[in-house]
Amino acid sequence: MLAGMAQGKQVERQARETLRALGARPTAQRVTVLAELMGESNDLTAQELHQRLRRRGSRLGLATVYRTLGLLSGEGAIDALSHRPGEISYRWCGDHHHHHLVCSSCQNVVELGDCELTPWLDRVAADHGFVATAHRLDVAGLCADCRAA
Amino acid sequence: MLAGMAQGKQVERQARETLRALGARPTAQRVTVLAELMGESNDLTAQELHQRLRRRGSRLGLATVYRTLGLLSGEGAIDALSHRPGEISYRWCGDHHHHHLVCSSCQNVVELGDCELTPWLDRVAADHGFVATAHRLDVAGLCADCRAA
DNA sequence: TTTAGTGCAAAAGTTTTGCATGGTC
DNA sequence: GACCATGCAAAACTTTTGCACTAAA
Repeated sequence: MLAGMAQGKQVERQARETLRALGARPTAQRVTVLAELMGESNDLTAQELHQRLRRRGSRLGLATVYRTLGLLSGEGAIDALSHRPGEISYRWCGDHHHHHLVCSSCQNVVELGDCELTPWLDRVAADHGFVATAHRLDVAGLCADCRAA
Repeated sequence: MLAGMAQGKQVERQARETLRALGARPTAQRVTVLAELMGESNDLTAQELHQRLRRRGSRLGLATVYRTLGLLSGEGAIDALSHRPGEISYRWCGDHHHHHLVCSSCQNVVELGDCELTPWLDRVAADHGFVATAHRLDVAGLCADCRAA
């Protein structure tokens, strides 16, 4: 409990620093949104973030959540995922390149380590006259818990 | 021109057969939608398909396009892509497993051949207690034409 | 003729935008 | 004080649904 609160403060500090590094004002609302993403292992939509923070007593508006997420993903500070049809979800990610393993049943996300795709990709892209600049690999599966149930 | 028309007829026949194979009635609207996707190398949204077919004189309704695309993708006859944020686009694909290489500039799509990812994936998923059931790899890049410009 | 599919319009949902107000530098 | 960010409400979009009507089996 105490550890959780201390961790929350530290995450807020990290969020503030990240915002400042982007040249954006670290307002209370922005810090709240980014800190929430930093403390969440799954990806969240703007709607989910808004509801969650509102329930927790925050007075922030939905438009602000959208604007903040747009700002952060535009600067590359968070990833915009689109594995949910018709909506956009966001996830905080460190600086390293990685991929996600999503459970089809419980939607939990596991982050995979650095990938070994790049050499293969570069070769295949070149075969088609392309230069590969980015890639996204999403793997769906069933986690151990859901397979048991 | 003549070749194009003959090809169009053939695609319509193929669309009709595909629909029948799914146990769905091959109505004029469904055939039109599926044939359009079969003749298009890029992916299209429901809105784009609707506009395009309307301009061509078809009287089909937007809801029908959505229902047809839902049917086809639900049965696995077409792929639902989500590389455009906030909207769903669809693409006809053969039966084989493959991946897409999308040009960031002109949005053209190249289809990559069978992939060599599966062994790597199975191992990595198992490391996290998962069984990998499906994966999607989308590669963004720049095609030769756009790089020149 | 029985069933499935369509069109239209309304509804539901997500995201964006305009503008007056409030907080930061 | 100047400027940026916020909240609210309205607007713009995409997608879904209800229902009377039409076409296919």
